[in-house]
Order: sequence, then structure tokens, then C-alpha cells
Amino acid sequence: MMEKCPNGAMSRELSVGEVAERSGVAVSTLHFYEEKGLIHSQRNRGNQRRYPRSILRRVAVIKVAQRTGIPLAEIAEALSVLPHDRPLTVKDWNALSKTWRGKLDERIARLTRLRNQLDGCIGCGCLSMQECPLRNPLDTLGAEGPGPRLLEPDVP
Amino acid sequence: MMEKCPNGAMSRELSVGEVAERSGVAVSTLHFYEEKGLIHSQRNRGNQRRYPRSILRRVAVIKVAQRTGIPLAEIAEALSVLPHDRPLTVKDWNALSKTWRGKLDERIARLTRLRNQLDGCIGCGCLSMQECPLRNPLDTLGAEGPGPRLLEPDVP
DNA sequence: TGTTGACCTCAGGTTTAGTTGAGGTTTTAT
DNA sequence: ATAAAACCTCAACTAAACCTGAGGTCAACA
Repeated sequence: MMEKCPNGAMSRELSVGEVAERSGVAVSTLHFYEEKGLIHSQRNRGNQRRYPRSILRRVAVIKVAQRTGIPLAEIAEALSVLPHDRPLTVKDWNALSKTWRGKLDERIARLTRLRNQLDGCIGCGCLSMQECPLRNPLDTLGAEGPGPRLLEPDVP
Repeated sequence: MMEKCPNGAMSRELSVGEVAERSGVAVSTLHFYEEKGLIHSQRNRGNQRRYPRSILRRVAVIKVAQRTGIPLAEIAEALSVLPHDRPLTVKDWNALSKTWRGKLDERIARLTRLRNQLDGCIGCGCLSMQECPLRNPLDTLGAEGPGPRLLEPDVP
């Protein structure tokens, strides 16, 4: 009798090369991810990596997270709470994607603030330490005398 | 008679430590920037770096560009068309900030697209190779049979 | 039964943006 | 005059996210 496939489908296992091709990452990257604990593999009797098809989803999730700017270490942490030996459920994906969507929002918000500041400063020629919003977030509280005018009045 | 200061103000030159403190970057970073050609320095008779006050503006501009995500090499390139020995004018700053504003826009747009896709995909549970917008930009044209359903229907 | 091509491990290299430290000189303050 | 603080160069190190290559094994196919 045929065994019930834990993946819920009659799916052959994949070699590292197949996973690479189908997921669009290099073989070396899969090795690297494994080393970092982002993915796992079984080995066949010849010591070659064999993956369940669910690896494709896992890699896809990793790549989406990367596109949002999440560093691998953080992705690893987020994925680490999920068991490696069962496919991600919709629930898992919901939790992850909501968290990451939050972070993505933050990133967008930061960049948008910067853009607005930049818009406000294009042409103003200030970039002064005391007043310019582009400088202050970094250069908090000048504690200096009347700072120099930083841009010349444009008389070449 | 007092020489006309090229900076247009009666400003003492700054040491590397002063620049570091006032611009908020480490001394080692200023050395590094100099090595990369982003900034220049004069030396006094004791071989110590001396900067005109306009260095502060230059460093500020570099930091703004970095915040928009521009790599140092590209910043160096953008700044390289401007002479090192005269302060940036409002015109210079306008040109730079407009270019960078464009790149920033692009970045924001990319992230926003991703966010919308993520929103559309939260809860959908697809992440399928053929259909999911989160996968396709990377995994262009599956050219495979009817791809597997990638997420389990959530029955733990 | 070869012989490719895919796979293995492990060490070391690459890039970006710096930081750290050793060993020595200059400046500044007392 | 002397000590401390700041500065100099140069080499090496860090971290992230991989890639490359050497030397050897495994699998598929004609």
C-alpha cells in the first residue's frame, strides 16, 4: 500500500539543483541558508540533499521577507518558531506576513518622511545644523554658536 | 592685510576631530571617505588634516544621500563632478537633491508595490508560482506543470 | 562499464561600509 | 618642559550575504 505523503500530495522529493532552478536561487545559496538554519534537508544514502516540495514555499517566503528589507538573521528567527518538518500553513504565513508588513510600513514611512524633508529642502540651500530637518535627526542639538550658512548663495 | 577667505566667511579651518564631532561621523569614517575620494583635506605642516568649514555641508550631503539608500560609490560619482576646492552652491545641491529624490521615489514605489502585493496575499495562502504576484517578479514564467498548492489549508 | 554531470565538504574570496589597534608623531595644556 | 590628548599610517578585523574553487563522490545514461 502506498504511504500517505506528509506533504498532502504525491510529490517526489527534490534535489538541491531542482530546488535551485525552481526557486531561482543558486545552489550555493541553499547551502548557505541551510548553514544559517533557514532551511533543512534530508540526505539520501549517498549524502545528497533531498527536500520536500514545501521547501519551495519556504524559500519563497524567505525571498519575500528579504525584499521587504528584513535581514536573514531576523528571517531565520521568525521561521525558527515554526517546525522544519511540516509545511507552513496559511496561519503561519498570516502571522509572518503581518509582522513583515508592519516592518515594511515602517521602512516606507521613514523613506517618505525623508522624501518630504528633501522636497522641503530642495532649493532652500540651508542644510544648516540648527534648522534643517535633513540634518537634525542625525546631528541632534548642535550646542554650537550661530552655525555657518552651509551653502553659498550660488554665484559661481 | 588679511586674505580673502575662499569660504566667504572668516572661518578657522577644522581639524578632523572637530569635523567628526560636528558632523556626527567618526574620525575613522572621515579617513575612510577621504580614501574613497568623497572628501579631501589639506594638511598642516605637522601632516594633520585641515578642512574648510564647507566640509560640514559636504558630509551632510553624503549622509542625506546615504539615508536615501544610495551606495557610497554612487555618491562619490555624483560628487566627483563638483570641484573639491569650492563649497557646494545652492545650484549644486539642487541638482543632487533632485536626482536623489528621483531614486528615493523609485525605492518608495518598489516597496509600496511590494506592500500592496503583500496585502493582497495575506490570508490568500497561495504563494503559488503561477499566480502569486509575490513570487512572479523573481520566478518569471514557471514553465512547469500545474504547480503544487504551496500552503496547507491550515488544519494543524 | 564508462563517463559525464550533479553533488559533497571545506576553505577562502568578494563587496560595502566601516571599526580597531599597533606603533609613532604633533599639539595643547599645565 | 613634560604629560596628555589628538593626530598620523597601515594592516587587519567585522558583518551580511553570498560566490568560487579544489579535491573528491554519486548518479544517470548509452
